[in-house]
Amino acid sequence: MPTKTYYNLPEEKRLKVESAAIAEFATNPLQSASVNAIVSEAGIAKGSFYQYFENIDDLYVHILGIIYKKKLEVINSLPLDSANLDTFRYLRRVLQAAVEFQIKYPDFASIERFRRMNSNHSSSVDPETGERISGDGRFHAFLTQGILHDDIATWVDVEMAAFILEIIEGGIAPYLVERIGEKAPDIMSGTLSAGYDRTTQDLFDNLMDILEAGLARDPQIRKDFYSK
Amino acid sequence: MPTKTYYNLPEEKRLKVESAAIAEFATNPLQSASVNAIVSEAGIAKGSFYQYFENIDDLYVHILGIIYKKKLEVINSLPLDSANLDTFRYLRRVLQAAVEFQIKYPDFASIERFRRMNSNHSSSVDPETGERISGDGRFHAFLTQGILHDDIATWVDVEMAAFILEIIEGGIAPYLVERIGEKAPDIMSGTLSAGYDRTTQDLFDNLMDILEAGLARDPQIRKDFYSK
DNA sequence: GTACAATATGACCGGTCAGTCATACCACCC
DNA sequence: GGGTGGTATGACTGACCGGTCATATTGTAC
Repeated sequence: MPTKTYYNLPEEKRLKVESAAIAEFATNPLQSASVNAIVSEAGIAKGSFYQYFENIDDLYVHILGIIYKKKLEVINSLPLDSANLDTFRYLRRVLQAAVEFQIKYPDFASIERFRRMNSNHSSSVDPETGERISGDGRFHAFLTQGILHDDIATWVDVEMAAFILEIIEGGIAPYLVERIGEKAPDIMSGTLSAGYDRTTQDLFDNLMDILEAGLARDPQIRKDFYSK
Repeated sequence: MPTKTYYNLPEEKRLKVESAAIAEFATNPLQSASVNAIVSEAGIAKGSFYQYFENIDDLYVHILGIIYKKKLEVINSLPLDSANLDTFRYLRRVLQAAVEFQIKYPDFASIERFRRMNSNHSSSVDPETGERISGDGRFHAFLTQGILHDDIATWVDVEMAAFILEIIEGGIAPYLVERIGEKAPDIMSGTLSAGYDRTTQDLFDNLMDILEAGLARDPQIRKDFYSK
């Protein structure tokens, strides 16, 4: 963790260091990120850096903490239409948060992407339950709840489906943002935060239709199912 | 491309260089791969390296070519049940090839994974048609054909669905192999190549059921749809 | 043998890297 | 003035990097 000296710094200086670090980590994986680049970008001496942080890893986890806070902010800023979201509304919300995060903080999203690639284990086994969990287990819990609530088909292999949702969540945001950027550049500019325009909503609807059709216990009859 | 000198080398020496390179590229992204590590692992002098290759990128694309050949081999080694596979059988085949490749050549799979992360564009726009294509466009063509054949629902956003299949293909293999390794270690050992055991087939069935339900025009009634 | 071309070699060069440390600076108190 | 503790600095070290090149070795033809 950063030293007491670092927290004694005037905020302006701290922010300069942090934004230099963010720029570096967003363009280089931790492995090839450079302390020299950060200090020169931040306008501080190299010796100062080592008075603030033990090493570059120390700074890295500090930045990860900042990212985590911002991510919670984004999730909580999304409109919550009802206290108890049904299963697929919840999923939509999660994916929407990922897109929102990508738009608002592309550097943070990039850092997270680098982090995902470096953590090479695709899944791990929970020592208590013996269950195989992907990522942080959010989707695993989501699917288990969904089955209990009769929203998710019982035959779905929860562990695998959780993994699939995990990688979709990780990969879909930059893609959707790229497409949104084409059709609705006004959204990208910043002010229009939570509410997406029609084009964007259509894209989201399509994604959710695919996911819901794939996972739901009682998928709605398809739009063109009998209307061919 | 490698020099004439390189191709004049005795095969044994060439293989030693290549396997050293493969080991290096499988554990480091190109950006941080080390010529020194390769030459010391291969037991050749640094000067020799630069008589064989222009630089490390040159060697890298040479290795990519080897990987590409092996991949075609794997795909063609899969049993082809019928000349004209229907849409979802074809998809299953593609995913199965990815798993097979991961088992047989994990280093190659790792190199490809590094390559995917480095190519940061999630999709590109075809200058001729104006269509947005993900990856090499295989899935895009697959989905388009599927719609023509009445196998894929017409409402599916082809570009987005292609992207999703792309990232599933890229991510699912290590995960499935991890799970296969638990239940059926005999498959991993090598000899049992194309035919998977029951556990593995069940996993695959589940994956295909999810994908088919999500994308198909006329998904089969779910196993538990009316039998609750 | 000699001559010539192909190949092999590792010391060396300029550069970047993370991390250190003696020194300097500065604010505050006496 | 002097003393003290916190902070800032950048030259320096040793290691590694990609790439070069003069020299040595080997193969081949005569």
